[in-house]
Amino acid sequence: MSGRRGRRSYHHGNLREALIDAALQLIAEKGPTGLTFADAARAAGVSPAAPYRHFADRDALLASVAHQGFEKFADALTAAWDDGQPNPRTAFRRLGHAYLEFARNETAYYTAMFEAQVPPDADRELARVGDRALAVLRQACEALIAELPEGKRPPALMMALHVWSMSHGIASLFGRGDAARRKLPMSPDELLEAGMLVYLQGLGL
Amino acid sequence: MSGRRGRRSYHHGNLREALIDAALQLIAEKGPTGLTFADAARAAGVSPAAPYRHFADRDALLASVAHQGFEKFADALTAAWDDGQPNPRTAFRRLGHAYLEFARNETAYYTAMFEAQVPPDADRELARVGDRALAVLRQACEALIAELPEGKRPPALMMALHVWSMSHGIASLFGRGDAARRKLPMSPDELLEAGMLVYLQGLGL
DNA sequence: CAATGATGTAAAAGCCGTTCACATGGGCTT
DNA sequence: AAGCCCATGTGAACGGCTTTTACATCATTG
Repeated sequence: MSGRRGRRSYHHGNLREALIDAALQLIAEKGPTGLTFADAARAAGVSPAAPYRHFADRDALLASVAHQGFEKFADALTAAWDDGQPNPRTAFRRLGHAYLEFARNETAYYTAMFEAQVPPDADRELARVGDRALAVLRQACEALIAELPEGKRPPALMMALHVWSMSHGIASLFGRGDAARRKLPMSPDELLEAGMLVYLQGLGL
Repeated sequence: MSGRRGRRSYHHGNLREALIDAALQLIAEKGPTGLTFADAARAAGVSPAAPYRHFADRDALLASVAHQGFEKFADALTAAWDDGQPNPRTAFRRLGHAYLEFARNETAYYTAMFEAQVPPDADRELARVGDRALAVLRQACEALIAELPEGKRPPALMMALHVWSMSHGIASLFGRGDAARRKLPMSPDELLEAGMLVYLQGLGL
């Protein structure tokens, strides 16, 4: 079990990814604070100094996890939106569920992305890949806004930020996989759906 | 400078509070992860082992900070709501601003409360004092709901959770004091106010 | 005034992050 | 095919942090 495939050689061959995987595992088990550079190295079967050949320091590893998380997140949202098929309303609802599902099932990624206080400049591409996720939300909002009469259209970015904020708020406060922070009379999914319904109603949709 | 008032005696006299204050300072400076038991002890002018007379471990200190934060938070929200004076709408808007203001100005408390992943059972009163804050939101929602015709009244708890989620989402994503995570075309306050306006509109208010 | 329990100290063990000099060997040049 | 070079991994070491344990100090109280 220690070192898959027996690590036949002095060089690992794929240490960078192995460390990120190990980090994910450890974050899932013990939270982002519990993530230890030494632990990750151990899980990958290398010495404690080896990770420094791939990451400047512990925070850089966390930033890489966050980076990868944002990519998967953007992919998941893009797939859920599916260009607004078969119609924007249905696709929008799918999008909301996908958001919470990601937060629930990919807790390690999600916490690395939003709650491990990774400085956005830790990875110089972090902000960009983060924007990709926001762009999906924004695109969805634009499609919905298009259904409104011209005089009553809100700014798409603002609407996207509202959607994101409520989604993140719910995910962050109630939507965690295992350690639910608070008992609720409804599921996070239901809460978000109801909230979005009211919000869209308020826009006139 | 080291040890205010010269620490005239072997015993500190007020170490517990001094440690919490030091923790706040350190969290504000270096984030909840940067908070170190040893640092807090140093700031209070005592040995690294002294804190253990007052807190089971480092996490217990963090939990106490969170606890105190929830109390101040609930107080701030209660004051802002001011029993709905002069009218629920005005008071509700004040409430929103107070929420973001707390997140902005009391960043150390806020992060300890919501982003330091303190397990809710770390302090056995934590959940209760957290509920006190929610209760204020709920009360405000009830006052607003009362303005609606009987057939169109949503559950107050659900509405409170929506309000909380959007507020927390905005505070968490954009509303930090110094290290703003993302550039916005509008202030967090404006974003929340606009979001709440749309939401209330959706409810029929 | 002396005992006692609460509070603080000193020292030590163990872990972690990080650095540095050194080892290894995969891949490119010739 | 031989040999060199550099990316990658190792081992040892330093300092800092957490936590425990035995001991020191002192405020209270009977």
